[in-house]
Amino acid sequence: MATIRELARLCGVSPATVSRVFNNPEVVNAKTREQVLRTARQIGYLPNESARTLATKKSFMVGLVWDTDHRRPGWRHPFFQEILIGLKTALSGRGYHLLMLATSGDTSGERTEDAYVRAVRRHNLDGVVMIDSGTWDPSLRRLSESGVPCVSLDRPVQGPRATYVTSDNAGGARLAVRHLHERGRRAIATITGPAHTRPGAERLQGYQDELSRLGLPHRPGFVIEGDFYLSGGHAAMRRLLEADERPDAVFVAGDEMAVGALRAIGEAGLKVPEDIALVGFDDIEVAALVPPGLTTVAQDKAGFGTAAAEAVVSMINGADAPPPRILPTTLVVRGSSTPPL
Amino acid sequence: MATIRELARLCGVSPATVSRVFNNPEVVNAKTREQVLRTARQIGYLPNESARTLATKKSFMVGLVWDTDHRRPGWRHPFFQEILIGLKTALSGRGYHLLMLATSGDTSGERTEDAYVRAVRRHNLDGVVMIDSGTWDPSLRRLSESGVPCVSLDRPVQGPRATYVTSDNAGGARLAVRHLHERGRRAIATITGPAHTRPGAERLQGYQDELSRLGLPHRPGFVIEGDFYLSGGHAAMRRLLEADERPDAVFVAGDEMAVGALRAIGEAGLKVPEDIALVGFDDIEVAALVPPGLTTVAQDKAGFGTAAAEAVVSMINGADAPPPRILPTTLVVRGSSTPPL
DNA sequence: CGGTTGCATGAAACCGGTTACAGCGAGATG
DNA sequence: CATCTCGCTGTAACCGGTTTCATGCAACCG
Repeated sequence: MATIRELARLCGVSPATVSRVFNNPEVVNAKTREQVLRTARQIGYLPNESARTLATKKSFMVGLVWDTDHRRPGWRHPFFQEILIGLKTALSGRGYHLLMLATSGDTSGERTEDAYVRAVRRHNLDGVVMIDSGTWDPSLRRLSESGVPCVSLDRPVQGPRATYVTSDNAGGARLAVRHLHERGRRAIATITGPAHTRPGAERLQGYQDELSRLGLPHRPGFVIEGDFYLSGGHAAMRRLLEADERPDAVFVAGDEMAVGALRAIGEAGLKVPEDIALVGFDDIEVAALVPPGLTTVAQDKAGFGTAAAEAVVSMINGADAPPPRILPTTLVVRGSSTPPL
Repeated sequence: MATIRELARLCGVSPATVSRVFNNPEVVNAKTREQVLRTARQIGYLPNESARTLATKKSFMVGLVWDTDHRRPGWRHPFFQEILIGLKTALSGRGYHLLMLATSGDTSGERTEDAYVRAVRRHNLDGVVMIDSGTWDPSLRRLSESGVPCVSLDRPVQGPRATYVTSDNAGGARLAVRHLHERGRRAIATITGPAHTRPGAERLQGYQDELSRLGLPHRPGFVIEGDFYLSGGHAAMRRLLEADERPDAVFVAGDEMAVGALRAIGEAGLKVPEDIALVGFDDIEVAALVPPGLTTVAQDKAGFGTAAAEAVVSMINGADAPPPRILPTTLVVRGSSTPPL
């Protein structure tokens, strides 16, 4: 395996010069530079990143914190794949690699508490991106407060060099309610996400705001808390159907719950959209596939990854933590909310 | 940032001894060992992995080769998320991290050919796992032949330390056909994957084998090649429906195609399973969600990740390349194949 | 009691880069 | 002509670990 000294010897120059050819090409004489590059290609020289990291304390690696513990709810984040692709593409375009960090559950023995912080320090990671796992253990807080550039998805973070990326949840919810109103619906209920989650709370807020703006009444029985999962949506819908007053439309704060709701409506012998119109949130793959097609508020999944990459790289380059990035949401109209009525 | 020399000084021992405490605890005197460990905890000493990698040439990192180039079809492998979770969990349980490698498309300039091989050498990666991207460019071949432990998913590889993991595609296809036969179907067609892909070819083979075993006729018009995607399944199903002889059951070699087929059947005014029974392959999330529920041959997605991790780690530890691992498939019966008939 | 054995440790080289600093020759300047 | 400047390059220390080899020391043995 060719080393820098070997290459230097072959070219009759010092290792320092070779190093400069790769890191500071402009300071070295054009002729020597060309010769070094040519010889490097010939002998297949590749700089050793470990040595480079050791010397510079820059690893050009960003850690991904993503809790895949099966006992916790977060591991199957619905967009994970798309976010990941966006993230990886944007990062590698900027010269950074993505290292998937072991989760707290994995490290055996001793206090697993600061597993992330330790991984970051051990590997000289330049920054960290964390995907909201639904649970927010203290070690994540310590991570964001430890000073490494840190971007969180869907969850506000504090820390000297920390920021977050999220969707315009409230705005999306307002879009959904307005759309249902335009379609002639007036008794609009909602199935929310868990109140303690940020997206859950914000989407509920947007729903309520838009109801007020439209002059529609707020009925307490029309707000049911779900859990973002299929079964929760199913159960919540059943509760809505059992109540005295039946809504003619429901804004469901997550597509997976919406599919559950769809099923509950079918089981009750009712039809979508004739009896009840439905609008979901997220635009996961299934939304387009399940009959009659789920109208939904789409999140910009690839945008999450890109925005996170941008933010973390800018902080790595010394910039201050940028303000939180709120990605716009868009309404995708499908069968579950189309006329009649 | 505490270094090994600092810790050594504090304990009144040499750096060598400290190093031994962490790597070879048994050779060092119990009393000094305890003292070193205690002091290490106090000052928060963490060994620097870059330095360690530089010295030992072991990085405890495994590269993941996964082409996310959007111009290529492979980037949205349906199980990616589940495979990844299995892989990451199994790897970190064995002390390895997972590094997502930049794809050929990302590296700018010069010959991007050997981007992977170079990344492996630069970062001293101990091994590599590659997810079949549908395209098999020569650089992957060079990678597997370069001698690093290498595990491929769904695609046979050659190389001194290379092996692969795949599902029992033929067996799964036989299960599907047998099931349809048991349900009373006799005119069983198939929509295949692309013939040049391994799973595509194997599933077709299984279909044909089982047809023969059951004494059912092979009708050429009953075999339509699809592309593993929704639109391909839709188009293929339409061709089947337009033909003179209509099948009463179809084995569709991929769930996504099956959903497309389902839709085509609906558009033709026919019903599943009354007019045509359907069995898919994969068991993706949608299969359970789309009415009437898609009977399908399930692959062991988490098993892929675990098996890949096991194989790559065993080779890293010096073992010979293990034989290819064929994961069993199981039939999941849902509405699309239930009686009547 | 001299010699062997074995355990625990230290000294120093090494892994493969980066970089502060110094030096050198050529051309410009007073 | 002496001096200054500037562009280019080399020397050597350093990053933070690991590992070979040598050694001090105590116990053990004949």
